[in-house]
Amino acid sequence: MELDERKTVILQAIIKNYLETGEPVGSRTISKYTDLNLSSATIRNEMADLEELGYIVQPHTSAGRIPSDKGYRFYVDAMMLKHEKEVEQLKDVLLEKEEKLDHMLKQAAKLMAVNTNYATMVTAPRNYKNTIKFLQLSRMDESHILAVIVIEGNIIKNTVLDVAEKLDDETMLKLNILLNTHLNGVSAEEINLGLIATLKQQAGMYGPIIAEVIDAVAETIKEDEDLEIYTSGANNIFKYPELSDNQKASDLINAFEEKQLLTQLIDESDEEGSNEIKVYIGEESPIQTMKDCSIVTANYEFGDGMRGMIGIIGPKRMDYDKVVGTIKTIKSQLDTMYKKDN
Amino acid sequence: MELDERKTVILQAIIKNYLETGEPVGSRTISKYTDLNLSSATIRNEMADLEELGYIVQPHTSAGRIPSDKGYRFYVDAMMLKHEKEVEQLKDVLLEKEEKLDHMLKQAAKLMAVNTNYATMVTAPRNYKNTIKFLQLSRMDESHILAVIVIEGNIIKNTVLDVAEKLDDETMLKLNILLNTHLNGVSAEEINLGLIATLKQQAGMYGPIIAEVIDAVAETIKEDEDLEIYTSGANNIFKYPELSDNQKASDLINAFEEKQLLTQLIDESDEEGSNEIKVYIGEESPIQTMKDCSIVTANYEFGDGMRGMIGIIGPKRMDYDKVVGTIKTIKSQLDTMYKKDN
DNA sequence: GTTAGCACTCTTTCGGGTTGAGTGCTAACA
DNA sequence: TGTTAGCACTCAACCCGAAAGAGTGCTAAC
Repeated sequence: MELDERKTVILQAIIKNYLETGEPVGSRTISKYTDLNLSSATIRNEMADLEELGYIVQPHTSAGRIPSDKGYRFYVDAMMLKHEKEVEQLKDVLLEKEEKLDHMLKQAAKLMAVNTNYATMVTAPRNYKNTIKFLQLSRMDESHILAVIVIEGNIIKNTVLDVAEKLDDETMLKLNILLNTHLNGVSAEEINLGLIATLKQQAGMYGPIIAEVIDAVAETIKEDEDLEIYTSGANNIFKYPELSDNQKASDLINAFEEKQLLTQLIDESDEEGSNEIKVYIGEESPIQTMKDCSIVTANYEFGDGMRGMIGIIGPKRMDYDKVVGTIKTIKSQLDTMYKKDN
Repeated sequence: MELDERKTVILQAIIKNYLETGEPVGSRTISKYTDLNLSSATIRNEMADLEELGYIVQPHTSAGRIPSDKGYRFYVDAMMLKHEKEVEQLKDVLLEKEEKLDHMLKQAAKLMAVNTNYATMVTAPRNYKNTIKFLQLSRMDESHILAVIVIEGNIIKNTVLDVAEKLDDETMLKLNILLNTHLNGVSAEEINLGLIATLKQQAGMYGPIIAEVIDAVAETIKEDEDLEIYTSGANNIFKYPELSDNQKASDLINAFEEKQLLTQLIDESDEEGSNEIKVYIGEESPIQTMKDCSIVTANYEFGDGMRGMIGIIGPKRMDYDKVVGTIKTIKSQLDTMYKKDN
């Protein structure tokens, strides 16, 4: 049996209707809903076929049909194709130049949540190219040195180092020159034992300080664990009865609060390194606790060598059309942000 | 009518039982629960009195009694008195020296949540004394200057400034000396128009840069808006049926996610500036959406001039005893942290 | 002052009847 | 051969009333 033209129309009508109402949809509804001018009986026959093909399921004998994961997948694929052709119209909301990156990302998450009525997430951009742009040691007081490390993309990291005795100006200058000479423009991979040994040797008695600085650099570069994730609209899940029973809601809220789980999405999206919008439907989700949800994600590029992720999480009967549109808009906002901002 | 010894015992028995079960408690239960050896009929008489006194209420005619806000208040006050005398035993969990403050605070929030099964929050310490400890401008590249501002308590803030043309070393040095000479040890209140004018005048053509630096300083000091709040265990509210109906849960989760609302608690706790543990019961809560909750908060002192807040939010039938104990433990951990850490 | 007893109230629970939506199947129709 | 009307059937949802059970207030007796 094949998915012919008419079946397609009916399937889409079923899904669309279900997305709006959240109720199983019956043959009579479709009979009136579409322009096919078919009686409910005919629709029923077609629906039996669609069920056999696996696109829809019946929650119980005398209920209407609801889309299966396969059905959603079909719908999403068809829709993506459509979107492909559209030219995205950028909105100006985000362009009110936000002073700070994290404010901006929070706002992006919130904007998406308000727009779509789903839960959303935005990760801060992480650098996947890691070159050191600038290093600076400054004497803060008698026994503390402030080390400032700037990575390509203006990620700035401060570390306070303890020192036994006060260092004089000349030494500070010497150390700064030493560090910048050897480390400027150097990537994480290039900092090897040889380079470290050279630095330490040249620093003489200040070798331990150099070692501490390098530790800080390493930490700055691989700051995987304290990756910032901004979320918004987690409470939207209460708008969808199928998600708001106690256990499910608790699990979801927990995922959103702990954020640890959400990193699985990032790993997944990084893996392919693709620039595409991804849609996970139900069981496809990489996160166990979100088997009843659908997740739409995309990566954004933030300047040279920086990449972040945005995602929307909602019920399977998600308004995919709108969600993908929203994701695209925000993505291109963030993509262009860096250029304009710099 | 007075609250005599026996009434007190009965009231406490009622509250204690209600805290455990979450169900209205009847006279017969109390009759068996306590050592008073009174029949249920007698208890009923006393309960009628307690109701008249306002300590307990009946949800409906033929139900048992539940504590009123006044009843909880009585219970809490009695308990605080008890705790007052106890010597707090510090736990070592937090003392595994955490590298970073925010990790530590997150862990503190989580620890409390796991311990108590309620929702918890911890704010990062904010400086209420604001003196500048150190200022540093560095040339990052041709057209950007990095300004690092360190506030008492080692709050560090970076800002990147745009400059039209490259500044030479001598100018940089001059600006740094100028800034540090005038601003070191200076508090926010002392940076007035006169001082700013002096600085600008001495900076000559670099006045605009000085202005930007001062803006950044101002922003660092009054960083009210991006106050970090760490929360944990928001999903615990699902453990208490009286909080987990859709509307309430949604509101609560929202408060925890937006965090904006939580700042009201901080304002409140700052107001008195006290060092006490505060308990808000039901309607006493400064947050509208938490009228069905109880909130326990405390401030902690983090080194000189820094203060943060910890709080636990749960149902009114909260295990106050445990919560206050937990808060005290964490509070003293954080209080002593700075000293040991420095 | 305490208690036993009883009538009363009110919520909760459970079963059963009803309703209504929706199906599958069959037979008739174009 | 595809479409449709009709009908019997299924099943969740809803309402209703009865019964159970928890708990109270009151009164009379101890």
